[in-house]
Amino acid sequence: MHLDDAPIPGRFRDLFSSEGIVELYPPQNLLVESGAMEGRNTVLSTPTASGKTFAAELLMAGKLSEGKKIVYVVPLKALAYEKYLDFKKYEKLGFKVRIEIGDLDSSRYRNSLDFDVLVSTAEKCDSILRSRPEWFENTGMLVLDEVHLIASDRGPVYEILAAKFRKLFSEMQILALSATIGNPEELSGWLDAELVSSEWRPVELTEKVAVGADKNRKLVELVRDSLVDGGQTLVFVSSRRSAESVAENLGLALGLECGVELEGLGEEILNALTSPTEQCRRLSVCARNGVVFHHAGITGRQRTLIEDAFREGLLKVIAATPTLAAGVNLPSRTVIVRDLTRYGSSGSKYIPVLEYKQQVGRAGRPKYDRVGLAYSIARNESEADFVFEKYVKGEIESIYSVLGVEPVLRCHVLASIASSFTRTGDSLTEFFQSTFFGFQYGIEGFSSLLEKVLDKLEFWGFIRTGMDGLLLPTDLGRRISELYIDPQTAFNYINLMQKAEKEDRFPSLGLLEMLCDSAELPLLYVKKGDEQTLWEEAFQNPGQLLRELDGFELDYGFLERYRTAKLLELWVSEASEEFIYKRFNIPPGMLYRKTSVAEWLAYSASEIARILELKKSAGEMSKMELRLRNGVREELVPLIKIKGIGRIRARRLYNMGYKKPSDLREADIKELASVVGRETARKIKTDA
DNA sequence: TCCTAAAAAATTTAGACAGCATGTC
DNA sequence: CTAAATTTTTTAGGA
Repeated sequence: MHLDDAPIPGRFRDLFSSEGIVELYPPQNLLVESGAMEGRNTVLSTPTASGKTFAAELLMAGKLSEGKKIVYVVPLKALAYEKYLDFKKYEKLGFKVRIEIGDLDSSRYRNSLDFDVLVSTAEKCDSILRSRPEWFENTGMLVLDEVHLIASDRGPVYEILAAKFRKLFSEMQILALSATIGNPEELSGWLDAELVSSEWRPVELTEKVAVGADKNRKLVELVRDSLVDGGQTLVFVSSRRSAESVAENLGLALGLECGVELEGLGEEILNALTSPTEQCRRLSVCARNGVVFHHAGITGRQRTLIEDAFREGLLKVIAATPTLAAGVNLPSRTVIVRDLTRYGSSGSKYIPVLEYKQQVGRAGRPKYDRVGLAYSIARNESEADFVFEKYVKGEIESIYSVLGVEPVLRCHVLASIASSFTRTGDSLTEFFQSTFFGFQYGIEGFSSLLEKVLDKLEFWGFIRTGMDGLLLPTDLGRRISELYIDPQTAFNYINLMQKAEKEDRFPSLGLLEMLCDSAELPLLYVKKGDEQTLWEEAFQNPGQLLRELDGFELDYGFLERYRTAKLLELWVSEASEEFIYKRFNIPPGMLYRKTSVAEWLAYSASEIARILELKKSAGEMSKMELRLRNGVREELVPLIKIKGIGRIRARRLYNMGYKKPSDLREADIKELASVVGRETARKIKTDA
């Protein structure tokens, strides 16, 4: 169908056509001709990069012109940002486009959220729904992007979101966008939706299985061939270490020319941190060779630099972990999937076909390539046959809900009661019946788990049973739900903070170890040889911890928490990224992730303490929050609060004798300027 | 006794959401 | 169908 014939309002047609769109893709045609246009719920199931977003936009146009709002939910912050920038074009037509994600929000007015199009992560959207459901009034359509993720650990929130929206706003149309999956009709059955599916791709894809006894030698061969005529290649591997070694080996083997631009890129990558780590140096060397690695351990800045340089054609090859397959849009003429297995909870296993298809789906750049090439590598002919059968011809997995387990349930049960969404056991049951889990499994055998969760929440003092048997939240329970932390985590924190308050002891390491006692913060691995040393260390310094080391505390979990706490302590003792990388083998990107989770948990702990009137704990935890955010010792906390002063400047000023804001106020501006520059010195003086 | 090579044991293993209030070097 | 890849430590055996 030509854009001019699309059943959408003219001004949208003009907008789309100004973006260069002429003809609709087949899946978009199918959607436009389906019941979706009449407002039916719809599941659109098509391969990666087949124009799902624009398909959604064709529906969004209709809703927007009726004066209805759109909520567009995505699984990743990076994706939210990508869509947000894309949707900004609607501002030309006078619509308000907003983004709501955890660490950035465009709606500074907390008493309202004024939008026509809202892009949000699922968790943030759920969070808003918990506290301010009325902000979603007059929403005409909910778009759930990448809905196949319902089968992942992040999946339950998607189900909950869909179920809540349907219950609260029955007139809201749901459009679920999914990759190709085995059981799309189950998804559409759950949502009372029409199913629109297509196998069409904008660029033809050729999938091959290469055979080579030595996988890495074969890889070099394949990559070398793939680069002729300005080709670019993505190589997917299963571990960060592999990504790094593949990038380094390919860099040497290919011997690409290093021009001025690559020099510059290498320089920028090297200087992404105040002082570079070993990893930064290696990545920088790789960049000069035109072949880099990409995984969660590199910094956000380095990630952006790499992605942009690849888009510009500057970098020829990226060796990446699955980050890149699920993340931002970064197509390449060739994709090589080197590893089809990955370590999981039960050893190394074959990755799902769904995941392989996502990686391979990155092959072929629309407008540039006539055909995308994808290779996987097998060691011998028989393995090649197997790989071809399983992955290339492969039947894609069906997806199943993972909502029905206690840790997931207790969070959502509390949320449901805390926001007065359900007030009785029956309505709670009814609600969970309406989730994808309820659709797939029914709720027999589920009610006993629900009972158990309710008992626990009541025992912990987060909910209570009122007159008439109504389920009511306590103030504490309501706040825990708003903070978006696991009730179990809150309970753990409460116990230890009460103990700390009673003993009037708040050692830093103990506070950090407490923060680690949560499912939210992934713990470090403790190697066998270190167990003994760690135990002894912990026992010899009982005063550094809040918890007693006796009885049931003697578990493996403690050592993991202890080691993770020590990592965090190093950070809040102003250790450099390089030092931490060497000592713990934690790269900067991972360190940042851990400290920001810890920061959020510290804030949550301080809020909980405040409600329970554990005044000192509240103060200590909020001090810890600041220290975690900035990576500073306690003595720098007063300075760090001042605008324009970070980790480095605070330390410098402190060492010069400026220990509190008043010192700065009285300071000689010339002397300040020698540390932080003239302009900043002036600002600091006024703000202090 | 020392050195080297082979064998055994140990180590490691993807990713990334949530609060709040404003600004890093 | 499925724990693999790599590094570190220990041991055996020869010089």
